[in-house]
Amino acid sequence: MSARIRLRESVAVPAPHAAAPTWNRLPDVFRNAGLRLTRQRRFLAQLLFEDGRNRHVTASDLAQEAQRHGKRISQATIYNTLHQFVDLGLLRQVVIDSKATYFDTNIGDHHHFFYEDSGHLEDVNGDDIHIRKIPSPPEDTRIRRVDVVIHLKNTPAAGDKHPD
Amino acid sequence: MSARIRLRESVAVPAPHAAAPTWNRLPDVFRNAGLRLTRQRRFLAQLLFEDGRNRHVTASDLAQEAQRHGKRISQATIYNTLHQFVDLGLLRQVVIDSKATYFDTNIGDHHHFFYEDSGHLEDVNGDDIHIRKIPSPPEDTRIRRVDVVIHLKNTPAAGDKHPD
DNA sequence: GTGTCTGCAAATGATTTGCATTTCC
DNA sequence: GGAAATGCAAATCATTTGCAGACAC
Repeated sequence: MSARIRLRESVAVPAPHAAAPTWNRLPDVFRNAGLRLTRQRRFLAQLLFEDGRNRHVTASDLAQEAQRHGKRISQATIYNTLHQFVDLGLLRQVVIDSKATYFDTNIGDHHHFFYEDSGHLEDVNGDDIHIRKIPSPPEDTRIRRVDVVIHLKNTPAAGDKHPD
Repeated sequence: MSARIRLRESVAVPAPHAAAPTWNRLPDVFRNAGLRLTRQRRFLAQLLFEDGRNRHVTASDLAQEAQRHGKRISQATIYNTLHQFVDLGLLRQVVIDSKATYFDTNIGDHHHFFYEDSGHLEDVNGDDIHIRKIPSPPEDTRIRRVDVVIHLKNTPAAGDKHPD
């Protein structure tokens, strides 16, 4: 299974995960999971986590980025690796639009702004949204997580052509 | 390339507070949008809205349902029609999993429980969730809507039923 | 060495598109 | 009649899969 972020009644999950950057825990996480630290996995992890930046990447974004760095990694491996990272709790998968699945390096408590006009995704700090009064789930189930997506639309400002 | 989007001419998006059931307003909504009330559109609308029930259907669900009623409607028409209904504000599109896009006949204020184990989707009354302190969106944008999806996982109970 | 990975290329599956034909107003 | 809608089949596109060869341990 995996370590899970658990939302309480009011979203105030401390989770100062900054204490242990993903990049540093990587070898351990892999070892513990019994996964080999292959060249490809290490390289993709480097692209994703080394700088500690919060990123939203699609599989093809990542493939292109790898190529830009001179490495060619197959689609299959890209997908395998991304999903492994998700399973290991190193990435969070975000699906908003049936056209694109994003992988988010921010695994802390947060939500998203989704710009409908551009398809762009942006983090919203979890502390900036408070959810209260979450209905109790049916018995035999437990809350895995709560996703909040705030859909934004450009305001048709004075003399503005249709956005994209 | 030419126009990326075909026939999406939604003129007047109906008021958020639909006083009358969708099924009753249908002729007006279509007329106002300048859309023809074709056999297929009327039939699909009937399947979706006539009984006033809240439903979550996929495109293929709807196609199968149509067939069960003895009508064969092409995929293209199913998709065109569903998207028109969304554009007209008669349906709400819900994307949770990259595998399935649901069309929700409930256009009121509400959110969703998503049963990860079964892929089932269930409405949660909007009143049952309170979101406070929504961060203000960037200028030039406005909040279109806020989607909240509560992901549920079956609890591996001590050998019993597994909800589906 | 050997069981895991990777890469390739073909398979999948949902959705879209081009275009000829039919239908609605 | 003529624009708009439908149906079909082929085209996309992201993602997955099967499998032979390559690599980590």
